[in-house]
Amino acid sequence: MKQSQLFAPTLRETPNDAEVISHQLMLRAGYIRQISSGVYTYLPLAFRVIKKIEQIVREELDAIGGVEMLLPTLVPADLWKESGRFSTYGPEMMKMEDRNQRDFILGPTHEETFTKLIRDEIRSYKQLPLHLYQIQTKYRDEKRPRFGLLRCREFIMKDAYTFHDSEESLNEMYVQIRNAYKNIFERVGLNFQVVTADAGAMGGRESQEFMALSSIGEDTIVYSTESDYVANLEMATSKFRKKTNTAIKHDKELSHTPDMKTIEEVANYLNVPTRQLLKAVLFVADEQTPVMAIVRGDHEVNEIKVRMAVNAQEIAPATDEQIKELFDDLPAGFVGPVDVPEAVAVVADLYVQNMVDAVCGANQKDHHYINVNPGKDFEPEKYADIRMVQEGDESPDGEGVLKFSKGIEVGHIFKLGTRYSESMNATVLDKNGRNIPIIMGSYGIGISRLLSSVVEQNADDQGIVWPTSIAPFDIHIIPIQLKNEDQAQLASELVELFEARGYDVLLDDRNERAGVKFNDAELFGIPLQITIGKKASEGIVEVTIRKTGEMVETKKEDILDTISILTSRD
RNA sequence: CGGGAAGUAGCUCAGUUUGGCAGAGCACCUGGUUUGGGACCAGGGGGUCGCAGGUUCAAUUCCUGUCUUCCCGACCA
Repeated sequence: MKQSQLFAPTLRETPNDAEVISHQLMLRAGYIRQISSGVYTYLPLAFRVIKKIEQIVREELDAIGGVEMLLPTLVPADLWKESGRFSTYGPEMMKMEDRNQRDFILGPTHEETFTKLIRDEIRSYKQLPLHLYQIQTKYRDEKRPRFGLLRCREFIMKDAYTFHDSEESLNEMYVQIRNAYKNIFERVGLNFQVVTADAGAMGGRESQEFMALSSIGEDTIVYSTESDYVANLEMATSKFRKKTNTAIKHDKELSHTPDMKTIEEVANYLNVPTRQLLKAVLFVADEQTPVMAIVRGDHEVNEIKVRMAVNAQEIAPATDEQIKELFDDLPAGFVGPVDVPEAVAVVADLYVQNMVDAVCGANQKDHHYINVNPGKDFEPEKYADIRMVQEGDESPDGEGVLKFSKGIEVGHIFKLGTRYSESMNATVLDKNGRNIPIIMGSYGIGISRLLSSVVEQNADDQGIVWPTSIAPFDIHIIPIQLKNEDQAQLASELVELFEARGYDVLLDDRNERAGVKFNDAELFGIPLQITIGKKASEGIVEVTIRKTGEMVETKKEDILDTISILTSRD
């Protein structure tokens, strides 16, 4: 392809709207342009990379029996009302009306649409299992789009759905897909981790996320220094060691703590460490049951774990009004587990068991209790792991300690179970002729997010540095002086030679100065540059490796060998 | 949704304090000279100063409202 025909407007300066490297470079190198907040045009270079990523995805999924198809982006809202997600998914949905005032949404994901299709078309367990996937533009009206392609309102996603008549079948497929995902992310050259994740939000059971390691990631990955334990922060646990408390427990006393609402204020006022306090946080589970979560003062409550501990579908922090209602106008800050109202379920973290003579809110304005002891002064309905792990905690397998790093979620796989098939009545007849709900899985890869994650991990001061597997072109041919006949001749010879061998070749046929061409080439990030200069008359060119900057001179007769040696080394 | 910042040429940004002809560099067009790391000379084109209203003889500049974009947080996955 001739560069004069490629639409790749490069920018000398960094546009002021771009903060992170991948965003800056994709703008500067002429890969993308913004059209609105969180909405981008993919220019030819980006589109070529996307097609290469998609090709890898297709190869890996087809290899395990996945079948590609395409669903509409436009989805009638009624389907989402059936599953119940129309109300729970909330303002993230792009909503619209047609001319007859019928409600539609632009699909943020397609569990409903697939479930309806399968419900209507599949009758017998004999037609299962099925693994269907699509690569499609999705819409989520993010509150805050950010970081270029990393968090967009319109983005490209590969979503797959599987349908089964048994858990075994689902489990088998889940493992196959997980392996396919690993292959995909390895092939595109991503540095990633597979972590245990929360499946609850999608209404399922087991779930794992594929995280691109990156300092700009919005998710926290927890890993062990010694073992291979890795988890999403939401799901991470640590080793809890219960102490046998021999310390003398004192009787609880009421203490006056005027206006002391926060953990720090109370700890300072009473001159005790924060770890001596009981932190009480109120939630409402499934919009009805109040839940008091108790953790040690220096710990944080993990909302997801609370939700799992009380077996709720969803959970939300209690509002100030709800707290006042339950606790008789008590200002937040003085609630505690002693003598809680009947309606409130109390769940305490495991570490609370180890506490002696703790301090907690007295459920009276301006008062805390001191010398409170679990088991003596209060008894939670349940002890469970409901706290956020902290760096330095012992790994749950007892090997090493936990550390944190940041990651970008580029893939997510869920065992959905019957969450959608039950609410939408998708059943098949089993061997005994009885209706059973179809068991489902769903699996996603953020294609456009993957593109920017790879750039985030593969760039230097000069520009992008593509892994060879998804580079927009394999070889960038740069004649310094196209007017020079030797150079022009040699350039077109090489283009033909490489294209005949199946390489994607970009020829910089522009009448630009060498510096401009080199700078653009470095921005583009094509793995190999072939510079044709003065020695063209002798049939000698330079091959430069974008990644290392290494340059070798080679005769045109040897160029194929040189290139295959250089590429195989990668 | 809370906090912060910014909207002036395609891009980066001055000018606004103290109201008085709309600016620079890069980019673009024409001609010429150049040609191995973002050339040079000469000439030229390009603006609803985000939008609306107000104050004023006069508003890019002051006031009010509003829209958009970015950042931090919350939220979401």
